[in-house]
Amino acid sequence: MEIYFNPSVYLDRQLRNAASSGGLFDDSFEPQIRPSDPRHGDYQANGVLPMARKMGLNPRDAAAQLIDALKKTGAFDENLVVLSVAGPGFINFRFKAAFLKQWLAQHDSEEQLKKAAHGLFAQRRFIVDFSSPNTAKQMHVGHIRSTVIGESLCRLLEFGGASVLRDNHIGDWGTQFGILLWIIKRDGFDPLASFTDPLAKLENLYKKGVSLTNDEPAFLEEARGELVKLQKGDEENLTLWKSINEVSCGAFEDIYQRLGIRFDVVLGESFYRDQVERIYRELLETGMAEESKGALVVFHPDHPRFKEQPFIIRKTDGASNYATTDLATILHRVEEKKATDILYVVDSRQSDHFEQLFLTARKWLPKIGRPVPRLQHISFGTILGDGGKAIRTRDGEPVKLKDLLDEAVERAYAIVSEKNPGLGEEERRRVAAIVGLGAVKYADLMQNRTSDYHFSWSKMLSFEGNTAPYLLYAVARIHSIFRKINLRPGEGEEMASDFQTDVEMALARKLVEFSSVLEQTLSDWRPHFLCTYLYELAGAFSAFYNSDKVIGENPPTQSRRLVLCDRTLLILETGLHLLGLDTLERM
RNA sequence: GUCCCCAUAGUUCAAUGGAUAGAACUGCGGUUUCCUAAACCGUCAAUCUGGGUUCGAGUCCCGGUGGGGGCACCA
Repeated sequence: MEIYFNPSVYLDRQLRNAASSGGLFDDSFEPQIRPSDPRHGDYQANGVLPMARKMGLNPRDAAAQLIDALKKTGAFDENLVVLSVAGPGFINFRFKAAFLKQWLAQHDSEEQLKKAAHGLFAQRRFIVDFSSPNTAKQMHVGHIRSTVIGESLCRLLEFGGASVLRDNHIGDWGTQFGILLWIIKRDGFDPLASFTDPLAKLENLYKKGVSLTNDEPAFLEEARGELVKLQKGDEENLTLWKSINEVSCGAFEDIYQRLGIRFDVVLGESFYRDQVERIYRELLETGMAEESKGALVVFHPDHPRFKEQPFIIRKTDGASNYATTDLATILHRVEEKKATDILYVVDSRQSDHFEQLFLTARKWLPKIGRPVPRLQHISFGTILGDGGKAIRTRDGEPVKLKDLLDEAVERAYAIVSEKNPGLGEEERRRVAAIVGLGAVKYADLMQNRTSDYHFSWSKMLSFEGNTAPYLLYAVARIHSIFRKINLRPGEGEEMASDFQTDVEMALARKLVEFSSVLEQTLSDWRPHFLCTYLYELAGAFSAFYNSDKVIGENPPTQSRRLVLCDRTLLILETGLHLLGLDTLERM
């Protein structure tokens, strides 16, 4: 029998085959293969129950017959897998030690795993739209989730064989530039002059501008004038605007570099500003857009809510808005980038906007003879601080992302210094950066993205529970084992016997589960499935490490335990890298 | 007003319609001449409420209560 990367694919195929060749069920049979609670087996088939019900058969009898049919096909080697009927009519599949050993032999490197996973998204070209800060403002906590989740999804997609384009759709063309240009000119500020933190200075200047224009209508008029001049292509304002964006992107880049993120494309809203006329024209020509209350809008008569709630693509004052640029962006991604899939990693509060955007695009693109990509809003909840309210500083300002990352690293440094004073200063700094930044990323990813979550320094930096430090520690311990016996991971496996102890078996089973988890994570774009799994894997390893000695056992035993150490290391590191975390050899 | 999301142990979170609802923290009780105790093991403890669908519901449907968010020109 063949050993598949994802055994459920094989099980599904064999069950369908046996059901039809045995004349038991027709083509409507869905095996419903699921990973099992380890108490029952490795996988289970749930599909016999509804099928038996439908055909008026006793479910347990039907399951037993299906198992007989399966055995007749010769698809299952009894030395590798045990089949049984259980409960009301489930079929359980339990892998024996020889199966686990063989699976682990076949999947012994990151390249192997990636190759095995490659079919998930082969031939698809994804554009992932994430992070998307506004220029002239510093990045703040509100950007963490999009940035961290977006990067992880990109890595997961690439692992699954997709072609991925990371696109940072920055907000570089908003109405904020009126006030900003006005106050800059008034105060004689040069964004490109050297300051320690020019973006922070710009932001303060903007706040001053807002406050002044709020108090004095004449100032507001002047600011509006600056915006109009910018939009009409005024030389001086354009130059200033460009330098503001340059400074902003430089500051963003610092943060992305710390987080290990690199974008393929940074095209802000300004890039699409000369394409809005085409959008107006085409939506009018195709009969989708209409004038309403002075604005150009799209209604969706077929939709209960959006038949009356307009999608505004041109404001009363004639200006475009983000609906317009988002439509232009889709067009560009389809025409120029040949996207088959576009993911928007954006706050759930914008779900109405995306629903309207997608509805509009799905009608409009076919009318102009363009393919319609799969469009998905990968939404996420809010990060909550004390009192269950969105996290803020004491003065009610959003927490700066830079400050947050600095604090994470500082806190990690203090902990590392305390726990492992033997490490040199330089190494402690390096460890602190990986642990601190990893903790912030992991705390975000381990939550179901659609729910809000409570931000807690002590929890994310704890070594207890589902945290980055716990996982990184497990990785470091495994490296330590190999250092101790002067072998590199992957070496010393030649003498391996079959797994025997309960903890060995449990760990080996957990390792094989990786393939199912990867698929589950990608099926709904939810990295927390992978996090939960990695945490369970690290737990299974710790239990094994605690009860079964690796070094110094007889050669076949040490050898097979080294296999478990190496594959645990491999999957923990692969998994953490897919989440966007760096790993350590010692900490 | 209307629409969307949420409600699971004292707390923070899990659970693609499937078997006895899993963890972590907290509490209580253990484990170290031994590969990093930054660890491991045990134990107490939960599906907001009322109906319905289903062989099977934390999960799906309808009503209620409580919380968060969106809803005409900011993104």
